[in-house]
Amino acid sequence: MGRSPCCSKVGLRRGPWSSKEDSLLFNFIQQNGEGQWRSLPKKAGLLRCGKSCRLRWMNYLRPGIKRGNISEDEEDLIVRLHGLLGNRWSLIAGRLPGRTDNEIKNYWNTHLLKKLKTAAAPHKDLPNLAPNPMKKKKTIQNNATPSLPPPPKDDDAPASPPKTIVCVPKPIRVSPSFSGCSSYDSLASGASNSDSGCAPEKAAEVLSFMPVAWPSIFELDEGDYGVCAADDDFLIGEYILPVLNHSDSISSDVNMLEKVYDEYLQLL
DNA sequence: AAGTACTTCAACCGCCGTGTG
DNA sequence: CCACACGGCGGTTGAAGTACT
Repeated sequence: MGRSPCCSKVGLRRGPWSSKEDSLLFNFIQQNGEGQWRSLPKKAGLLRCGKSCRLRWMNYLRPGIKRGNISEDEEDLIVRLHGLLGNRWSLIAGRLPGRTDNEIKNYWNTHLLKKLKTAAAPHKDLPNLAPNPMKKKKTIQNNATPSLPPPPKDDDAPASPPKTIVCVPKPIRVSPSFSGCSSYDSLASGASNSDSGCAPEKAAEVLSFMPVAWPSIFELDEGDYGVCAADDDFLIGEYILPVLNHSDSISSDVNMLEKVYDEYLQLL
């Protein structure tokens, strides 16, 4: 409809960002806010695709991004949430303030997958390591190099079904415009007596609807995280959802992680 | 010291749901 | 109602760094 086509990529820079580019992007967003990614590069004076700008901001430049040193508690939560949600990295990242979906995805693929495989070596009932069914199997690109496809993971596993029951969420796309229920409680209760297979879907919707911690967090003064009733909890309607505190004392509140996980289990 | 293998992670790719004209 | 752009997501890649021989 008269709109310009998506990034033509002609004359656009690719690869690692320079500090100058970072500075341009950061300053522009500081002044104008996020959004309008398509037109942002031009306005900011960047020779980058809008998608590339968004990615750089989300995964690197955004204030409050924590880098490296994923604590044992965070790791534990990632593993458990992955068991519930599968490869829904954005949802998982939403419960770990300061962590990006890309970082969690990388951490899972490089550290946790290896660790879990090692731990489960004698018995192959790994947690949900299956690919996300939401994604269609990627077709071979016409211009793809004839290299071998990625090595199949666990293809040598016996055909017998694993003993561990893994809850794989039904593949859906969720959006912030969700408004089917007026309260979190109603969602949860609705899920509790729903048909089998429905609950994870509800949970995914609920999770996506829950406030992602950092946008709110960083508007506050340092040390004061959360908007809420209790210091460490987010208030959603009548429901209080605990989230990880962004302070250095994360490890001091292990019980909070248990609470987070328990809440999700109740949803399912 | 040099070469090779392995690991990590930032960035890219392509698909999908939603909003809009 | 349709077609398209936009924003967002998960999967994958490959350069850079590190460990090993």
